[in-house]
Formats: sequence, structure tokens, C-alpha cells
Amino acid sequence: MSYLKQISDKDLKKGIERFVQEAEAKYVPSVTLDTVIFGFHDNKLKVLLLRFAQTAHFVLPGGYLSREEDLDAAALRVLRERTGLDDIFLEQFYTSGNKNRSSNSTAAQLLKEIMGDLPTDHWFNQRFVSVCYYALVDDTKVNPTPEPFFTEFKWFDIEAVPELLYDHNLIVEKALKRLQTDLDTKLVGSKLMGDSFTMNELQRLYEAVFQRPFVRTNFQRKMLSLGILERLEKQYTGKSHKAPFLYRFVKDPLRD
Amino acid sequence: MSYLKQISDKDLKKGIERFVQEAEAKYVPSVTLDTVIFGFHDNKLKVLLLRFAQTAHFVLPGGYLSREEDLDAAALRVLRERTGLDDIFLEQFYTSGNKNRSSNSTAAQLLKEIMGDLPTDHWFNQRFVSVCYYALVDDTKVNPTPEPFFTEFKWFDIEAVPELLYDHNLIVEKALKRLQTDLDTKLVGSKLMGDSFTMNELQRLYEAVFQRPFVRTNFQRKMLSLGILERLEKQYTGKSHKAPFLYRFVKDPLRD
DNA sequence: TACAATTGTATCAAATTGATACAATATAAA
DNA sequence: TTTATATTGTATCAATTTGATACAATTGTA
Repeated sequence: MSYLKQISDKDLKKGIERFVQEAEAKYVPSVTLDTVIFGFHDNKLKVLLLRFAQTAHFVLPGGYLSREEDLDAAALRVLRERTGLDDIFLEQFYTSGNKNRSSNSTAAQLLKEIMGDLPTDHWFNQRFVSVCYYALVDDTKVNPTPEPFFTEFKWFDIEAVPELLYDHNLIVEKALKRLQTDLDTKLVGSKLMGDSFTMNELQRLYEAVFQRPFVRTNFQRKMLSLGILERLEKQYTGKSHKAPFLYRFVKDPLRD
Repeated sequence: MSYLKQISDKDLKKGIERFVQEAEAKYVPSVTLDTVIFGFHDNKLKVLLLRFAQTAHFVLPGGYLSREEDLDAAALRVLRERTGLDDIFLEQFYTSGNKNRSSNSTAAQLLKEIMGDLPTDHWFNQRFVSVCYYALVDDTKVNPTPEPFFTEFKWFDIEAVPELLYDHNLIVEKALKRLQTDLDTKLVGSKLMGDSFTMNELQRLYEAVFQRPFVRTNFQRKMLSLGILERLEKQYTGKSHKAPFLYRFVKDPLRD
């Protein structure tokens, strides 16, 4: 799934200028937000990335912190704007603040090509500290919308994330590590799976997140012993073998 | 251990004014750092807190991010300034950014009492986002120094942390939770213990961090099985019972 | 010399995990 | 209709880890 919006260089420059005009008054200086949006389809763990304008470069969906907005609320807003989803599982996991993560980068180069030389006190020449969140979404419900200056979104297999701008590759790695511990300890799997699924599909999720195989029978025993799954009717797939049961996560109003 | 510096209201105000004059040019706007410094003595887990000027209120040691400084480097600098220690174990664990964590607080009140009404665009009236680190120190090596406007430092038992300014109580709680998982998974105990210790002392550390008792014999078995301890000579305490062995953490250049 | 306190180690049962076996389907092929 | 094949659900056994308890060894005191 991927969406491409065409925009001319001139419109892009104009759009960015309009954005900056408002940005200073609207947003807290020096602070950005970046989000690693995880989805699971085709038995693969995926990450939603945005392509920067007409370039070949991808970045994480991100945004700024409004002056009157809580930090978590800003992350939720960014995700809502990007995915159309309101009820999103969200975890802050890292804040990135090396001094040359914004400067010295291909991104600065690209910006220069579009905007020309900017004064040193320009909004985009700030030193930014980025607070990073990861999100888990049921991708069948996601309706991604590109950002103004990011004209294409695309789900990437976690194993095939391209080289990203800024320090975003590092951020993706840290997000995955955190997702691993959270899948273990907070059992957040339900946020990535659809409403119902087979044990096999669940195992694929765990294998995609931990990037290693599990023994089928032991995995099944473990999952069932956790008491987080509810067994539904069988699923007849038309394939020539025993039909698997469907499962769903038990609704636990205490969790969440 | 506690240190008290006397300062007059007038000197305080002058000092703060001098600080602010430099601050704008020197520091990244909107960003602060807070540190939760853990130590272990008298078999208790302790946190180093600073008393705000002549008031009765305590806060976490904190600081600002210099414009030319990496985020981690700033945290190290703050810790060096506060503890005199150079080689400190440090982990970023949370970033706090609710919009009224700085305003609406007793701290704002206090500042007003000292400084009078400040213009809305004053440095201290910024909306700050605070990146939080926890540190583990061998308290026998710490030589704390109070900050300019924080005239006293004091080690508090983690069970007896007073009500702090801003959202610092919340931050301490999150730091402790993170320390628990890190003690389990990264075995960071060595950073809190002195050079050598008895198994009993180590158990006290674990009990202080997890705030629950462990069965002595099983704790000993587990610790020894991890292969992170080296047995030294016996320690004759003069008490009327078997002398315990001393241990130290094995130096593992791969860890850290 | 008996005693109390504490330490180090052993032991047994219970719980968890890893590895393997096997019976029960669902459909396709013979 | 029977046989074959793939996959699923469950059982089982050994190995490992954990919880609970027992006990001998050691240090100094009474």
C-alpha cells in the first residue's frame, strides 16, 4: 500500500514558507516528535515511512509540539493526522538529542536545494531535540495521509527499511528493541493483530518482532497458558489439512 | 550527609538575574534535563535531592542543554557538576512534557516571591520539556556540590522522598521502575555497590530496589549462578557467627 | 563447653521450558 | 472409496529453573 501526491517545486517552497510563518508562534521551539508506526501484514512486521518531497529519501512521520499541548497529546495528534486513527497504542521510548542530528545531514542538503540558503536564525536551522514514540496499529484500519512536504507514504518490512534521513534508522532500531520487551512484558500483541487470528498468525507476529523462530508446539502452549486468548470457532481455509481455531485477545478492562 | 549553603535573598535574586542573562544565548530553549541520582548506603536505596534556595522544597538535580552539546553529554555534565564524579552510569528513561508541569506549580510561586513578576517572554516562563536520566553512583565517592540556587543537597531514602516541586515525584517513580528492570536485565548492581561487599549487602540492595524480600538461600544461589561475582577472602566482622565471604563484580570489558 | 547467630551448601518438590511423538482433521490425488 | 499429505492440537519426557526447607560449619559469647 502506498500513496503518491504530486507537488511542484514552486508549490513546495511556497507551502514550506507558509508553514514556517506560522510555526514560530504555534510550536514550542527546539522540540520535535518522531513516531515509529508498526503494523503487521503478510506475516511481516512493517513500519510506515514517508518520502520527503520529490526526493528518494524516507523519514519517520513526525511533527511539532504545540505551545498549548501536552507531549503525549502531540504524539497522538501526529498519529491521527498521519493514520486517521484515533484510538492508538502509543509508547514514548527515547529522546534523541545529539547536536548534529539535524545539521550535517542529507536532509539539510535537501532543504537547501528547495529553499536556498536560510538565515541562521531560521526555524529550520534550530537545534532540535526529538521525543520518539512508537505506535501499534491494526493496519487494516489505517488510512494513511501524507504530510504536506512528504508526498508519499509506504509500509516497509522491518527487515528492509532503507537508509533514512537524520538519525531515524537508529530510532527505528531502538523502537524495535522496546517493542520486543513490551511484547514480552506488556503483551501488547493485541494492538497489532486483527480482531481474530490463528495461532500460526500470532506466532508469525512474535517471530517477526523477535526476528527468530519459535517451536510451534511450545509457542502454542505458552500463549494458551497466559490466559490472554479466547478460542473462537474453527477457520476452514479450504486447504487440505485440519482447520485451525481462531483466537482473539480477551478484553481486559484492567489492562490498557 | 547533607550540606547547607547560606545565601541572602538579595544575592539570590542577583545570581538568578546573572544566570538568565547568559542562559538565552547559552542554552537550547524549551529543553531541560533532570537526573535521579541513586546511591546505596545503610542498606537503603537513596536519592540525591536539592533544596530550592531558602525554601523547604526539594527538587531533582537538573540543568540545561548547551547549544553545542549532545544530550547525553549535558546529562553527564550536570552529574559531574553535582557529584564531582566523572565516570557515571547514566540512562535516559523518560521525557516529561505536559504543558503545565512548569507553570501552575509551587515552583512558579516561589520564583515569583524571589524575583517578582516576570515578563511572559522571560526565560523562566518558557514551556520546558525535560529529558530525564537516572544515574547510579557509589556514594562513598560522591562529593556533592549544590547548584547556585539550590542551597542544600540531601540523600533521601527512596521510601521517604518528600513532596517535590514540578512533576519530580512522578519522575522518581518512573526512574525506580526502570532501575528495577535494568537491575534484572542489565545487572547494573555493580554501579551501586562499593568495590567489595557481602552477599547479605547485595541482597539488601536488591530488596531496596524491588521493595520486597528475597529468600536468602535462593538469592545466593541465583547470584552465584549468574557468573557476575568473584569471591574474595572472608570478612571477619567480630560478630559471633560464621564470617561471610566478600565478593566483587567481575570486570567485564564487554559489558558497560 | 554449650549456645546463639549467621553463613554456605544441599536437597526435594513444583513450575517452566525444550524437544519430540502422535493422533485428529481437511482436502487432494489415486 | 481409499490413500496420501499437510497442518493442527495435545501429550509426554527430560532438562532447567525456582521455591521452600534442612542442616552442617563457623565465629564469638556466656
